[in-house]
Amino acid sequence: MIRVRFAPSPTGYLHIGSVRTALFNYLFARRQGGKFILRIEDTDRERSNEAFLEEILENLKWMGLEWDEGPGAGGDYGPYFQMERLKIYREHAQKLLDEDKAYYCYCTPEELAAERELANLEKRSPGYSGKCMHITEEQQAQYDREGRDPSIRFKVPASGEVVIDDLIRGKVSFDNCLLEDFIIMKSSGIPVYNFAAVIDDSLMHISHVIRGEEHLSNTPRQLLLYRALGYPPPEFAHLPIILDEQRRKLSKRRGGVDLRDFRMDGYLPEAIFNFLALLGWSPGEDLELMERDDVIGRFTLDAVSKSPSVFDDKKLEWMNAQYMKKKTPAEIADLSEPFFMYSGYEPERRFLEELSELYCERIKKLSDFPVTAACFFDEHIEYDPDAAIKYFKEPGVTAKRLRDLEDVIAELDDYNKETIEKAVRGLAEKLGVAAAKLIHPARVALTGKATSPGIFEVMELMDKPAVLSRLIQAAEYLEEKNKAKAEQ
RNA sequence: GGCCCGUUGGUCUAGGGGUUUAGGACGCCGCCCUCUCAAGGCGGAGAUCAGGGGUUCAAAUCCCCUACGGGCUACCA
Repeated sequence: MIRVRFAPSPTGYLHIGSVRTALFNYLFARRQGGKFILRIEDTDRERSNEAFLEEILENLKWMGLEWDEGPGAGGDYGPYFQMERLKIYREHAQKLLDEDKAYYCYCTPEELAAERELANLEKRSPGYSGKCMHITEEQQAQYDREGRDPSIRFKVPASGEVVIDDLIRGKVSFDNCLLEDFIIMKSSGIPVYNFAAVIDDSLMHISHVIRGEEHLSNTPRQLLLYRALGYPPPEFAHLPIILDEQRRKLSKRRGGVDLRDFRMDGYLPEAIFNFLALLGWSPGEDLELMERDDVIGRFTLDAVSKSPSVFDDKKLEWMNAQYMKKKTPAEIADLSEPFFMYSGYEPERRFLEELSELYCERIKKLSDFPVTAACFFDEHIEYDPDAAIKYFKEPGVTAKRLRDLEDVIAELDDYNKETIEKAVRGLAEKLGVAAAKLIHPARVALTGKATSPGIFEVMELMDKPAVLSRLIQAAEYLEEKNKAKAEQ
């Protein structure tokens, strides 16, 4: 039975790199007909908190990465919160202590830090000296009397090596002598990551540990622990990490790095799903746009690349636009409503749907929508400087044309895009100018911008009174400008 | 510092000894469409396959070295 897990710690928002790790675990489980397990590693008491937990669960669901076992899903191998498993870790630690595979360490963090610093200064490697390994009983009693809580360290075998046969990277070996006796239980009685993960993965019968490459160097420690505990180790697969455009580990870019940032930016989960699947994995057939089931059907670990990949926002945007185009106006309306609300607009449902129809092909992400369609909501139109330079450059003539346009439109009884177009083109002919001479200034007058959806559709949806008032507004603005120009 | 991992156009990648004048996608540029923009269609520029040594009749593909990038080296995960 294939069993994989995603094990986030609730110490922050769900990072996009974590989402990719979760995704690959999910894809592998679904492809292999296995189980996808969610385990919460909440042993960092200082940084963990409930709000982050909720946020992580909610975001995983939003991505459609439903877990088969874990918080809210039950399962036979719980509890799925590490803080509820302390007894288990303590028993395992005791076992190692009894078998002389671990020992108490009474060094304080301060002492250890000082030692490390000294080692650094003397350019020695900063490993633990092992001085508590042979502590005398009376010394121990003394420390106990002082009320010093010991941590527990694992006794790393002095010689030998650990070989990992990574599913993505192949054989990787580490020499034991490079490893220090690392702590497995903190003095607080809470296990450290390497220890807890090994025990949980064993007890939860995890068959494949698929995680970020940053854990590769931790794996020898864990393998030693499996050995000491007598548990068979799982298979390992270390995923390449995701870099930002500076080729650094994805960190505080301007758009953010947490899933919530992308979500608030208006990216669709299916686009992120597709994009992330292609980050470090390839179906091998020049396929780009892939439905969820298609990705699942083709996913294999050996097609995962070894080299880190740079997160390309532009490609994500493009992919998002592709998925947006597949949506119906009704769907876009549903999805974009919160974004309008956030911008302070309260469009009526019907109207929003019509607006979606007009804009769905030209917005890349939902947060663009209220911004580009602002002219439908704001009474006062701000003219984009570039647009004004381009189409308002002859204020006198342009004002006149807009007045003419206003007249023609005001006379329209049957008001729809066909009649509007006919009227506008008719006026152009009458004036002996290209229709564009009316259309462009009108666009700036109505939207404030040099670009918009088809102008006749815009006019139709904006409705007659608003169109007229905007034409007047622009005409007045231009007349004012013309006067100022004449006075110069 | 030590130990690990990686290196194909700006980016994601295909390709795993001869089929490659290195394929696709994003981005970029141009043309078409057109009331603008986007979308769409068509076309183009862009890679001495990190560098250097080998192995081989033949290397992007196998081996070694170097450089560069990244990760780990916590009583974080």
